[in-house]
Amino acid sequence: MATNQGPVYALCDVNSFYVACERLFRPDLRDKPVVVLSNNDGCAIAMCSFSKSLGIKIGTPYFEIKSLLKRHNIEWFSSNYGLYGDISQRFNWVLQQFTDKVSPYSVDESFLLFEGFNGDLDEHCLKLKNTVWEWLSLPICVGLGPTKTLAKVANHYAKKHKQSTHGVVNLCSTRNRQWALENLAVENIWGVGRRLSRKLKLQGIFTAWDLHNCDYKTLQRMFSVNMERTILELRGQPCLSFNEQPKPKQSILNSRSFGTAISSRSDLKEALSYHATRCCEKLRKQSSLANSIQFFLHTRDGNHPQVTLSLTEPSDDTSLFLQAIELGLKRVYDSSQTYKKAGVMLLGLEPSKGYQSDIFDQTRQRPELMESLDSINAKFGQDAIKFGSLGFDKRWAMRANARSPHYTSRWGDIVSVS
DNA sequence: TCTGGGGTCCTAGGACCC
DNA sequence: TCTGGGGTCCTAGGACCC
Repeated sequence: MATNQGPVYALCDVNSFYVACERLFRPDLRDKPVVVLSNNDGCAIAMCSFSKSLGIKIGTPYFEIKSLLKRHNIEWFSSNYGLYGDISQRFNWVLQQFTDKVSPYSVDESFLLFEGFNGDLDEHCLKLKNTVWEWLSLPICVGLGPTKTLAKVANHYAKKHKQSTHGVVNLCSTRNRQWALENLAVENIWGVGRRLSRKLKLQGIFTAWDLHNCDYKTLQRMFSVNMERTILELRGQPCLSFNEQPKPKQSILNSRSFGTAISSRSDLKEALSYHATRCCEKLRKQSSLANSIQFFLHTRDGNHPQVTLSLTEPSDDTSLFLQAIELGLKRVYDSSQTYKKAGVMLLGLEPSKGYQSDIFDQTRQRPELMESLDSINAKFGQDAIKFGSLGFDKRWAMRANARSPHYTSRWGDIVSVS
């Protein structure tokens, strides 16, 4: 039995998370191949191992795999982010039963922190893994290490050798670490993407072990402080902090490609108003105000006109942002263009608590109105009440031809057992 | 013909000031 | 008419992540 010195990070991630979510309420799919498509049913973003073995990768366009899906009788789904978000919360709740230090990193993975853990940590994590399976039917892998980057490396091996490792790999002892790093290509290190790995290879750095042995000061000058941190983390020296409380977002974005390209100004206004409405909801949910709004359009011929407008004072009132859009659209709208995509971003965020508004301008702050709007929509569904500029047509709405039911968030979609 | 969306952080370069 | 350099702030763009 090993007593661990120093803090240990564990990375728990769900294998093919979206596929696992789709299978959750469809036990008949447990052993059937499944693929999940991106927004607009544009490309594959999650797939089971069988589909992977056929050569379907993340980002493969739907039209390229359409016949393959049919031929192999693969079930495919449009993405259902409402469902995935909900299952993600349940996943984190289970993790919290095993340590009080849980830091969600993305929808399908979370870091855990163990400090002064007494006992067999590997055994503890194996139990965690089995519990997530028993309670939620989610298959997960766990990687342990003295830094987040090494926990990521460990997780990589846990996933790669699920059978022999039982899905749990620990790189806390230096014994296995050299082997693990020697056999990990530099592009598979967390924080080293395609561009950086190409540059590193030009320097003769091919594996994680090569990078581990580099002079970090030299690499810091050649690349950036991030590279320096990665090297130190690979050596077991923590540089990345553990954030228990997710920080409020510094910017909020909502954007979509259109299901079909549009060119009318009223359609564009509707789409932008829709995105601004969603942004403002997120803004109020994290109790922030924004002082400016930016929106962008993508035209069919590859231009990206964009406008940024500032408010006279920070606000979370949807109507002010809708007015700004109306104003900005006048500037950039070109009736001869065809548009493929639109998006809205809120910038200059600050906490709404404690904000002192201009005493001469209080008519523009209507928190009660926004609160009522949010609570009515929470009860009766998105856009039960909305501003007129959102319109009714949604000619621009995205494609989602095979979305699964909202099993966990819509009364009408709850599974019934007969 | 048809290829997603939402974030973060870092750096370089320009504007401005003293 | 000639002439310096350092600091700060902002923005755009690049790179990364899932």
